[in-house]
Amino acid sequence: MPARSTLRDRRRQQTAREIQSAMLRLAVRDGYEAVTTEMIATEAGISPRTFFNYYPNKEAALVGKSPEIGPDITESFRQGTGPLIKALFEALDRHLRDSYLNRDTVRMIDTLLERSPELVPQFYASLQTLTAQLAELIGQRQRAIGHHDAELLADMITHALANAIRSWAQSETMPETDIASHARIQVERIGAIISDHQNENA
Amino acid sequence: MPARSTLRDRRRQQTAREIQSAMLRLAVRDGYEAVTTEMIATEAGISPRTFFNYYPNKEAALVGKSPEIGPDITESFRQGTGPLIKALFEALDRHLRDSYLNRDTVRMIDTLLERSPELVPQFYASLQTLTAQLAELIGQRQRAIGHHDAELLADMITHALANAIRSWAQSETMPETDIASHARIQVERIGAIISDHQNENA
DNA sequence: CACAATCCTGCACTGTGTGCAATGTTTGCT
DNA sequence: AGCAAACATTGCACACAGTGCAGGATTGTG
Repeated sequence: MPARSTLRDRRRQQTAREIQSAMLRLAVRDGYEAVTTEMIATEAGISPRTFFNYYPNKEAALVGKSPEIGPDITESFRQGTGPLIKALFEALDRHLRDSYLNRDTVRMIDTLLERSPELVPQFYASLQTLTAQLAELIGQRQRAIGHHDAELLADMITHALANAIRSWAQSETMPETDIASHARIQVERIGAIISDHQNENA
Repeated sequence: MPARSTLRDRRRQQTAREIQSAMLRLAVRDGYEAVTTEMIATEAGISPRTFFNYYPNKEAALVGKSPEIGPDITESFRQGTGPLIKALFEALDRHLRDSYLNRDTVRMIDTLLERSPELVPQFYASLQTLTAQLAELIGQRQRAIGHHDAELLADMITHALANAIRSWAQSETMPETDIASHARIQVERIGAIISDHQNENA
């Protein structure tokens, strides 16, 4: 559902970003723990109650709203027939070009994750919807892959993608279009490490 | 530090298990959300305040205290020289034999995770110490593997291990000693899926 | 303009989690 | 056994997270 462009919807999105931005600014300045919902509300110019109309909890405001993979992309993925991994990362590449990322935002998130490592698992948890979507896609395309395997693979790919986005944000020169292939290369390195073992083991 | 067998330490462990057990019983009965710390305290026969002397939050009480990999195991892992994956799972196998698991406890956790999928990421987050330990081991043994890659691989292995433990708990017949190899097989399947792609891609 | 839908906000309330200080138990030591 | 230090349990007060409800303000529609 690509935001109907009514005034109301635009304002809603704007406020959502405003809140996230306020959250990030405060958390970078004072540390995540020290930020209260009241502070965020004040900084974003809304009432404390309204904060929870936009995000279910403090942590969700950090990550912001991450858009789902559009139906056009999922559709062409389902109908494709090449190698699975290749197709997956092509879909992710298209997805990333759609949902445009803000380097500064990612950088602030990155700073926070380095400063408060206990947030890292929480952060990955917030990517659960993407993981679930990927797992479903994998399962639909290759029935031979079991449910648990699809989830594990999807989870791994999501992590690799997050890593790639983080290094993109840190780099001045890396173009946005390289993110997916970065992630793919990492996944393939892991695959190689696992399979190396099998060779030596024979 | 393997629990000095003083009275104090034994009681502490006993109470910790008591609390976890109370938590699980209540959560299975009423649903995780509906359980309050006060209910847990009453059920476990302690004061509400004491609950937080044992677990930092409600969620931690679900999983209980999971022991770290002992220094004897990590030491012999570091000094080994065979294929990485094989050695990792051998270490995990030894670890599992040490820390003995309770089928009923795992089953209750499993029930909860099925009933409240939003707990799943939280649950994996609680395995973070194991993941971090594995990542460190991987990095120490094979310097060629980058930091991010080690973490990703460790994360994957932890998930696979959790999956294996869950299917062990569900099965009546599967012996505890098969858990590690189950996990290993899943990891190798994933590795094969990734590498399959590379072959076809050439 | 009028009416409906949606949004913002204040208020009251439940529950989580922490700091502190008092009181009780265990432990190691002599 | 007896004593002092270490540690455990608890109650109390408190700050903050998050929810339900009901009002008033804004915005979209005809």
